[in-house]
Amino acid sequence: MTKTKSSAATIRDVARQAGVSVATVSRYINHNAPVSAEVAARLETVMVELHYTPQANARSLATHRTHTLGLLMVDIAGDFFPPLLSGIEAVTYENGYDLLISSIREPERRRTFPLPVGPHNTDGLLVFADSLDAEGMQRFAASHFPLVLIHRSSPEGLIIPCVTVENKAASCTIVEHLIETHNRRRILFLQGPGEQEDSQWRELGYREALEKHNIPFDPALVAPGNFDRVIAYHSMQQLLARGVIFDAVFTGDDEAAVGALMALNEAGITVPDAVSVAGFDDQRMAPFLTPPLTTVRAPTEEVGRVAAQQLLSLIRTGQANPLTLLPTEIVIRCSCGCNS
Amino acid sequence: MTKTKSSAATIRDVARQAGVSVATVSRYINHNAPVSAEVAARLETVMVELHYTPQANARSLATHRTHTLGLLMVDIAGDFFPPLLSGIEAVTYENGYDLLISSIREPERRRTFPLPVGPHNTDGLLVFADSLDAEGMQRFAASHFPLVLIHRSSPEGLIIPCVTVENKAASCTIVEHLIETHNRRRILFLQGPGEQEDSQWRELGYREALEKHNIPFDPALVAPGNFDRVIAYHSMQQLLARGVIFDAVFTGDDEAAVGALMALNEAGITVPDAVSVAGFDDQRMAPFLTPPLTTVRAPTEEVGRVAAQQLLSLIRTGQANPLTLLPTEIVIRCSCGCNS
DNA sequence: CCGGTTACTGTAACCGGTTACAGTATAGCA
DNA sequence: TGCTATACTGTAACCGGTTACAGTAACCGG
Repeated sequence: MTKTKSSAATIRDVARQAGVSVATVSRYINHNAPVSAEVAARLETVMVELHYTPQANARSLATHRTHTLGLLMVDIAGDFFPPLLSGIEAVTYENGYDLLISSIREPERRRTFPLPVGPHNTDGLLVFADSLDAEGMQRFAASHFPLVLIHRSSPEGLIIPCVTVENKAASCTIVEHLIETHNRRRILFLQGPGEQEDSQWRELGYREALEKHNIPFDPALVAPGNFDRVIAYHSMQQLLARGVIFDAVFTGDDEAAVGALMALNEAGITVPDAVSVAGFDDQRMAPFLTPPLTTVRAPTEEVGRVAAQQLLSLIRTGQANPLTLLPTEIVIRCSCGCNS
Repeated sequence: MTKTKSSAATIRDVARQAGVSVATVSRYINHNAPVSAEVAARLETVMVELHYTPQANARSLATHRTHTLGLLMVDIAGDFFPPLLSGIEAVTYENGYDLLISSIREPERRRTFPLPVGPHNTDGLLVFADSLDAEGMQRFAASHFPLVLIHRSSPEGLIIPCVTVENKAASCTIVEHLIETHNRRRILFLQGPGEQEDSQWRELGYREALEKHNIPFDPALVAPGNFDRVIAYHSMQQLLARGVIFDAVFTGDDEAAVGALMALNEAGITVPDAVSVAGFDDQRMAPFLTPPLTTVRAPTEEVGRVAAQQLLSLIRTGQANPLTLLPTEIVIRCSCGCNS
């Protein structure tokens, strides 16, 4: 311990202490050139003694790589993100990268560049849903900055790798379940936010199921759910007040299902006897609702893992799959009328 | 657009294009020295034209500040983290900092330094619960690296600012509620992980409530819950199989409450008629359990906000409150016997 | 009119790593 | 023996910012 300065040891301190040049130290650290066994041993000792850790900034500056992935999201809270984040984080660290997260929460989504996360501090970006507009993507794409989109597709004219889940087929299947198994014909749809792609695909699945069974699409049976508990609740109340007749509800997501169940319950309408209910996402609360919710399970953690892997591949090789569509499965509980 | 090189513009490009020196550009960017109005205008134009963004690494290297906060956690998944993370992230960005997150998930918690996050890439660290052992903290503290602990207290001999919630008083209050309002006397306690401080405080609160009402503490009424659904479920099954008599259950957290409710339900024991149940945390699913769970609400997002604020204060001024204890409140639903 | 302050600007060193290039020593081979 | 390939090491330039220091011009008070 010859060092008493309060600041941390640098590579030059290590070099001096071990009696070698900084180049040798660097080579030993990065294992990119042979270093004699005795020098290696000496360096190892000195490094632990000095608690030496290479400074990330200096390294990035020299190599032009930050070894950091960025994640751009809309809102961290909510049931949806933990598994997504967990998957992303896992892959990120398995590959020795850091993860910088940033959420866009301003009311009017600011696109004021520079974003908190970008080429200036990361090697690539994971972009969730509509946390970045087409112009922003265009801008990144123009400078060939690696981008992978999660739960959305490339904007017009750009080819950016996307990772998402199969929304339409699963929606169709679950609605068909309501029709075929439970004989429902007037099925409400509480749609998600209009700009959300998941939402759009789920509506298409809903329509396809109706079509397959020759049930005419009735606009009166569609109302806003917005992936939001209270909005769905109010939509439901209004529909009931207007006396709209229906025998089932398919909600854009589980949050909306919660709101729908509350409204139905308050109105004294029994689920699933009078009305079947089905959601989408299989959030953690789904099995605990009354009745337990029939819904669609999406492999969200896997989406995170795959997205991070694709981004790393894009960074390292310049190659990534244009589209990864992960399978979903419907989980039948009681709210549709089964198991009761 | 004179620039055609694919790499991003540097400060020298901006300087050349605007006909000034790099020092002037830097000063304009950082507003730390006067720059003439006309030069300022010219720089503004050039900067947007070149899409110039100062590179974070180079800046950090020169200033010795990363403008990045690190977060060390145990496990990202679970209901608990989203609000915590949300609070941390909000404050971090309000202050122009970046957030680097890292979770320690290895079976045997590796303490192999360097951690993925530390002085080499951040200005300070938020440490959640036991994601870092005493030795690790000692090490950071020795080099005066800013640290703020979340949901745990300083290890012996160190003074590190802590932010957590009032566990004991709330536990005592909710157990007293079971005793006073619902006349319960044989109250099970499903304890959390032994090393978790929250868990320990909650047990102390439980014991204090018993003591206040002259109910002797009975070790037979304590079983492992581990903040885990299935462990609590099995503990409960065993207690029932052994024929232990009880009229209420206080679980270390809501996860354990879910397991307890499942076991009770399967055994045909009605809640809250035969047995009252109370949890802790007020997780998102709590109101949807059957019956809706009486529990304690902790201001988790606020914990995140305050912790980040304290860390920033520590970084900027060297000062922070040794201990911030945020208030909790009990939320009475039905599982205790109220509102039914 | 002069000395001193203020407003603004430029030059160049520096932060802590990486790496191109140059060099030495030894081994292998004819 | 000489010649080349290989193993290992060092010097110094470079990455893209910041900032100490120096310098010029305008302004201000007496």
